[in-house]
Amino acid sequence: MAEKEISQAVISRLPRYLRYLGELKDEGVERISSQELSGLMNVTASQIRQDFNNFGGFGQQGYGYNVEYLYTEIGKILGLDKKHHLIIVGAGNLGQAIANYMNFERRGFIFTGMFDINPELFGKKIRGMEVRPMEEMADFVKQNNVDIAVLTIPKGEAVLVAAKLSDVGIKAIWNFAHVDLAVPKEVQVENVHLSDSLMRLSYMIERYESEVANKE
Amino acid sequence: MAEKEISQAVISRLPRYLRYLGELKDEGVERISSQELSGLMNVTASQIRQDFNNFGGFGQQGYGYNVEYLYTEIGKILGLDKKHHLIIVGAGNLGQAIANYMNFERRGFIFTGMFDINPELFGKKIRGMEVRPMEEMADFVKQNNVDIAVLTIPKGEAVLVAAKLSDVGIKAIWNFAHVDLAVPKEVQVENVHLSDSLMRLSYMIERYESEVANKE
DNA sequence: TAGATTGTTAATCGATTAACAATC
DNA sequence: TAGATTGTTAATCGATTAACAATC
Repeated sequence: MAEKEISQAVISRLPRYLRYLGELKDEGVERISSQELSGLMNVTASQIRQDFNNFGGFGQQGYGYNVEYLYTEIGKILGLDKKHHLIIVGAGNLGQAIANYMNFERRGFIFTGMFDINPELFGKKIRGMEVRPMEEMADFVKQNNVDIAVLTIPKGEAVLVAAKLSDVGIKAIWNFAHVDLAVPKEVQVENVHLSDSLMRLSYMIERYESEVANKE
Repeated sequence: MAEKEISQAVISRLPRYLRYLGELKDEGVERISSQELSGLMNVTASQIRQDFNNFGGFGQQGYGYNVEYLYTEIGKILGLDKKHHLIIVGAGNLGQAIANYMNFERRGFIFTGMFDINPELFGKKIRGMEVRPMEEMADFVKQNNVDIAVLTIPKGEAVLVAAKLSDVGIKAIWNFAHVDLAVPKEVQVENVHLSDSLMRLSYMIERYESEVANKE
């Protein structure tokens, strides 16, 4: 089947739809129209219908969308019905926080291992998972069919580690290092550049204040 | 001066420009053309020139852009030349990691206080800053001219805390809670929804694998 | 002056919104 | 059947890319 390419903009909205639908589901809501969801989420009903129709019809004329069904289908689109083995590379503050904070199992991600270069951390248990030496990472990925590596290490190391992970067949890298990774196209990369995000916030403050100043 | 509205797309690219320019600056590069930067960053030269020209001419025909000057100007646009007082609300794993991991001072953000509801954490020092009881937050914000609050608390509390922060005049919220905050328009919000990001990664894996499967 | 490269206008492309026929 | 609401086409809007005149 010749799939039409789904735009990045649409994909970025899917997790938010999922969140709202999950809440509606928990509240026991059975069906919802694009109009109602529009009011709730502050996006146009038209966009909602266009977005969902990228993946085929999930709704029914005159009725709307079944919340439970829509929730399940969007989950499938996002691959949340699949199990993914995941390791965290870098057991510092951020790595530990991610391990403890993310509800990996809830979304089908199986926390499988944790690695660091610092010998003081070896054997330490983070969320029940002992920290292993970095040298063991490559073999571990191969032997345990690890799909995803979370990179919570400094940017210098990140480039090298990403290359090594690519070599041993990692499928995807969730990159918290402040650097653009160059990996083969078969390795998917999602960046979380926290400082970029904070700068955007700083910009918003700046802009708002200059707007107010100009109005006077 | 009637400022033209700058698009969100442009703003989102500024921190990345800043990062590359910072690196060039550190390497001692004095000038760069849109063409060279294009090769480095993997965006079109045309887009680079359009982006910069939103803010007036930073370059010079026949020469290109002065790296140091451009770096400084983009920093100013992002408001990084201003000092911002910042508190972290929620001293759990994520809050502590953010406190330790982010180089706040480097970008003009002054880490001023940390709050939690858990009495066991009161007085504990995180990056030299003692954790204070949540009840003190509102007065603290007022007395210390706090500009930014980082929300690293569960989503139920986040909504209430955001409302309280808005009441006492916070300028901006860096929101790590998995919920959309409803705050007055004078309060800027930047969301970091980590689980959304991980879902996008999951989607990319899914899509790549189905592409490969379809090719066979 | 000649060459290089910006600033800026025009063309293209893509995403969002509006409208409405199809249909439950 | 009548009313509601989707699925989908068309219109609009905005962002990106191409082209080139201006100018250092």
